Order: sequence, then C-alpha cells, then structure tokens
Amino acid sequence: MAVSVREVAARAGVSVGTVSNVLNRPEQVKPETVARVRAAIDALGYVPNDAARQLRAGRSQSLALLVLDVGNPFFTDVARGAEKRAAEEGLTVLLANSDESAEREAGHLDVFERQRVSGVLISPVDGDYGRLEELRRHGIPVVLVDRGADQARFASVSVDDVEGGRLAARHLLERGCRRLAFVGGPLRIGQVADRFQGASAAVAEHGSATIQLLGTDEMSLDEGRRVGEALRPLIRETGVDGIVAANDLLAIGVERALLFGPDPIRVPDEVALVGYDDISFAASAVVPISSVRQPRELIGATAVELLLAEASRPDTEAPRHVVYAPELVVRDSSTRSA
Amino acid sequence: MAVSVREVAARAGVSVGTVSNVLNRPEQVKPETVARVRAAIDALGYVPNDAARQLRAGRSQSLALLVLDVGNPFFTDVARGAEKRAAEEGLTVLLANSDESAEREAGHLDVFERQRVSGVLISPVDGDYGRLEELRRHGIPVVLVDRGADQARFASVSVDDVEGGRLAARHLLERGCRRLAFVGGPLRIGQVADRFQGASAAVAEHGSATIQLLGTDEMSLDEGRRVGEALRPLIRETGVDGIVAANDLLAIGVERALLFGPDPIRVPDEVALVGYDDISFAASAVVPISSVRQPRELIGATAVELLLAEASRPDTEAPRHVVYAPELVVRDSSTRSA
DNA sequence: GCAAGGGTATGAATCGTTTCACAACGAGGT
DNA sequence: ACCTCGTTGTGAAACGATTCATACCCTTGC
Repeated sequence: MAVSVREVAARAGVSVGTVSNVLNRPEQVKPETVARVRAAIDALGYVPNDAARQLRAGRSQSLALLVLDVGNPFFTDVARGAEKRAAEEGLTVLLANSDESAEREAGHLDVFERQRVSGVLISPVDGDYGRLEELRRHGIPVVLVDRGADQARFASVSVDDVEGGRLAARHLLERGCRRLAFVGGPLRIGQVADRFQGASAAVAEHGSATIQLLGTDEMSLDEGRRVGEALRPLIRETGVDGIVAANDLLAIGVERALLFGPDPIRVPDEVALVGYDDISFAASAVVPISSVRQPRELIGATAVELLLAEASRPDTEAPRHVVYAPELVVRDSSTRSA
Repeated sequence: MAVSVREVAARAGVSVGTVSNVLNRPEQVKPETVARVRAAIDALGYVPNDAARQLRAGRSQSLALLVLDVGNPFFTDVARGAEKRAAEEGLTVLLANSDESAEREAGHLDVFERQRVSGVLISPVDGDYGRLEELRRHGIPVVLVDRGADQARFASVSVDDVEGGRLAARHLLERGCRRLAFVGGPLRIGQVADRFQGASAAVAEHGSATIQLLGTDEMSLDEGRRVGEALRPLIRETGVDGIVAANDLLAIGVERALLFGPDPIRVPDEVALVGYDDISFAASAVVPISSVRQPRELIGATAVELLLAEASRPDTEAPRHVVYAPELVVRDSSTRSA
C-alpha cells in the first residue's frame, strides 16, 4: 500500500541514500541518475512520509497559529499574512481556534507540542502564560500576536492601540467636536483599555473638550444598538457631538440605532462617529464609517519573522517586540457636510 | 533536550514497553507501576512525539478540512461542527483555506498527503477531481462538503439548494407576491443555479406568477447595491413585488439600495425580500431579513461521520451521500405589516 | 509437588527518512 | 606507475514510539 524510498530505490536501481539525495540535494547527483529516480517516483506514485522526516529532523515543518476567533476577519487576515511569509520558508501554518476558551487553548497547545511544531504564534486567552513558558523551555519558540507590551518576556507583534485611540479622538476634535463619548468594553480587555486611554489623552490636550465612557459587555452589533439608544438623550440634551467606538461592530450598531430610531439623529451632522478595525462592513454601512485600520497581513508576516528570530536567539538577548502604527481612514461618518 | 520514553523508563525503573503501556493501556499495568511511571513523566516533563507514533501507526491522528474561504461564517461553523465530532474520535482537525484558488488547493492537498492525514474533508474548487481520486487510491478517504449530487463517486454532504430556492420563492408567493426577481450569480456556481432552479419551479406551480433573473458577477454587498438600483424601476414600473437573493450579502446590499436611495422603496410593504444563508448580519439589518438557513455545524459533524464510514467502506459498496433540508427563517423583510 | 493459567513486564523488531563516514572510480599531475 | 582529488553513490545508524512474542512470577487445582 505505502510506497517508500526503498521501493523507489529498487526500481531505479540505486540506494535509498541516493533517492534521498535526489529529493533534497539534487545538485549532488548526476543528472542522468536524477532522471531515473524521478521516473521511478512518478511511476510508483511515491509521496514522502512527513512523519519519518520529522522524526529524523526532530521538528516539524509546520508552525501553529492559535487565534481567539477564526470568525473575526482581523484574524483571518493575520493568518493570510502569516501563511505567505511562512510559505517562503517552506513552512506550513496550522490554523486553530481557541474561541476565547482557556481550555480549548490548552488542548491545542498540547497537540502542538506533541507535533513538535517549529513554533507557536498565539493571541492568548488572558491569564496562563505559564503554559507558554513551559513550551519555550521545551524548545518551542513562542510569539504573542496582538498582545504585546505587558508581556516583555515573550517576543510580540502588536499595534499601538493607545495611538489608535488618540488618532480617532484627535480627528473628531479637529472636526470641531468638543463633547466626546467612548463606546466599548469590558475594560479588562487590553485593547479596549488602551484605545480609551489614547482617546482620553487626546481630549486632555484640548482644554475645552471632555470625554465620557459608555461601557459594553461585549463588542457586538447588538450591544452597539443598545448603547446607541442610550446615546440619544446624551446627544440631544447633553450635547455629545462625537463618538469613538472600540470596534466597528459597535460603531455599526450605534449608527443604526441613531439613524433609524424614532426621532432620527443625523450622522455626521448632529454627531460624528469613528470606529475601529476597518472591517469591510464599515465601508458599506448606510453612512460609511471612518475607522482606524491595522496592518493585518503585516502583523501575520511579522509574527513569522519574529518566530524565526526567536528560534535562533541566544539567551543573552531579549525577545523582540514590534509595534505597528495604526492608520485613520476617513469616511462620511465623521465628515460634516454642512 | 528532548525527553523520550527511554529516559522516562530509566527513571521509573521499567522498560520502554511498559511506559508505552502506561500511556496506551494503563489497565494492563499494575497501579503501583502506573503511578511510578506517571511520576517520572511529570518530573521530566515528557511529551510524546507524534511523529514517531504516526510513523509506526502509518497514519496521523489528524484529518484535514479544506475550505474555499475561512472568512465565510458558513465554513467556520462547519469547521466547528467537524471539530466537535472529530474530538469524540480523538482526532484533530487541520483547517486550511484554498481561497478559491486551485493552486493553493493542490498545495494543501500535497502537504496533507505527506502528513498522511486520516482523511480529507473538502469543498473543492471546481474542476480537478483527479487529484482527489489519486488521494483516495493512495488510501486517504475523501468527503465532499457542500458539493454533492454531481459527484457520485465521492461521499458527500450537502444541502438541498433546489429545495432552498423553492422554500424562499414559495414563501413569497404565499405572501401574495406574483412578480418575483431572483438576484444572484454567476450561474456556473452550482449552488446559485440550484437555488434559481428551485425558485423557478415554485413559481411554475403558480399559474399567474413570474420570475426574472438578475445576474451578478459575485455575491457581495456592493453587487447587491448595484442590483438594488437596477431593481428600483422594475418595482415601480414593472410591478416586481418579491425578491429572492442567492445569499445574504446580496440581500443586505439590495435592501440598503432600496431603503436609502433617492425615492426610497419600503421593505416589505412595496417589495418583500428573502436572503440565503442566515448569516448574523441578516438578523440585524435595518429591516431584519428573512433567510434560508442551512444546518452548518451538522454539516461538519456529518462530514466527519462519512469520513469514518468511508475509511472502512468495502469497494463493493457505493459512497454515501447525505443531503440536508434547508429551513426558512421568517423575519420582517417578508412580513407585510399592512 | 507440579502443571496450568492469569496477570505483568520485557526488549527487540519495526515504521520511512536523513545523514554521514566511506568506497568506488576516473582524471590529472608528477 | 603512483598519488591526489573530486565526483558520485553506498549502506548502516539513528530518530522515538508501538507491538508482540516471550518470560517471569504467583495462584490455583489436582
């Protein structure tokens, strides 16, 4: 059933070592022999067995990418970037999903370690960095994705969320907004806290401006709608004139609630709105939503890069950290037509 | 660096065979010995090497799921279902993405064969079933996902798209619609053709009703908006009163174009609308959209099921095909308030 | 006292590939 | 003739887990 090098060798009239050489260092084998071996491979339909190769090599040709949510376009784009870069190194990416569950995360990490993957890229469920330490002790390099500064002991690639929040708020301030609202939560999510902090800092630079926090339990469309309803009186009575949402789903929900409730509020004329992530739905919302874009594919590619560096990093050297700058994409939701 | 059974055995004062037995058939080992071996495993931080196990077993503990688009919620839900069912069998699912590219698909299949995965679940890029035949000849079972009837030689799990189209159209007819439009394309996509065919059949059963096809180049929000504009005169002048969209993205785009163009058209009062797939955005559209739901997780679980059956299927028996019935989810977009 | 049999443990063979020290061979130099 | 080199190919060892025929010990029954 299974065709092995031995049979290929027999058919081509060479030794197994030569077959292996044809596969891995063809330049060291006489062209004529290469041809004969290749012919035998084709004739028999030989496919090398990775398990055997790995066993010998001690390490697999795959690296793992473990994300919080495969359903999130942010992560699928990161994955795309990682795959491209990994392919250049002859590596395959195993994509896995922890679904924000520590248990599933642990399960996947176990499998990866048994597989002796050549590295793990992970956007961790918060908490248990101990398991990651252990992986590294066992010789498997680890790179944190989209979670950075707080964990200096691991290499990481992330985006400056403080700066992103600042960009969003500053943009609104430049458009003349003075009473801002920040929608997002829970604050224990590092990204959310950073974005709020950045927005607050921008506001602080403007003597006359204020910002208030409207917390959410999750970052979904429905929560956005709920908060949108709560915003209505704030806009009409308290004079809120600008909204920063911690992600685009919230922003879209907020926009809908404002535009289509009883007594509609015009966006951007009565209140300006900026989201975060620049998902494709943001651009095609009823009023296209300004948003803060992150270099998603680049994040993935960089993660692979750091992994390679990590693999050959001497203990005397500290892990590397890469932080990218976010970028503001301006659309109608923050561009006052009047 | 790498801890192996040998070292565990030495530390526990037993043979390597016994360590293996502790891991795989603990009931055959004296409890006291089990404890001693377990202690040694913990002390040394031993993690079994899957490559070695696979090499011996001839087959990996993983199965592959190769989808057209990981960004599509349909497939991530299928993946979730497959993972659950696979976990029950002690199998891991490798999720990979062909991005509708035949080349990427071929690349992934090569890797999977080298890995000796225990099976491949695939929603194939159309065309090259030859490679799949070859995989099977090499002893790797194959199950087609979401592509069925046309390829009797492979086991498959799919949803009856003709019936889905029929459901959607019949629902509109029952609501009193008589001039229907079907939005979708290109028609070479099997699912689209089937849905249109089903809708047409439903219309044919009604003497007085008609249906016309409005083709699209792709199934996106933007195409939906474009077609929505084109629909405006048809509704106002030709009297189109019901729309079936081939997927929810199109439906959402159409709805937006109708509601927010100059001279807005009310949904469902002036025209009723049904989408397809029941993605989460459908329920939270401005006017929530009726849609045809497919049992996504069940599809994944069934695919794994068929794979197991396929692995032990005698040549004398034909591959199995499972076809699920779609389900109509009624929301406001097709429920005339007047 | 001995054979039979059940419960435990052993260790060598095996899976398929890669690697590496070495052999075979011919060409060129002296 | 002899030595040296370079090119090309060889084949056995190694990777780490599993398996299986075998051995050992202890009861049990006669």
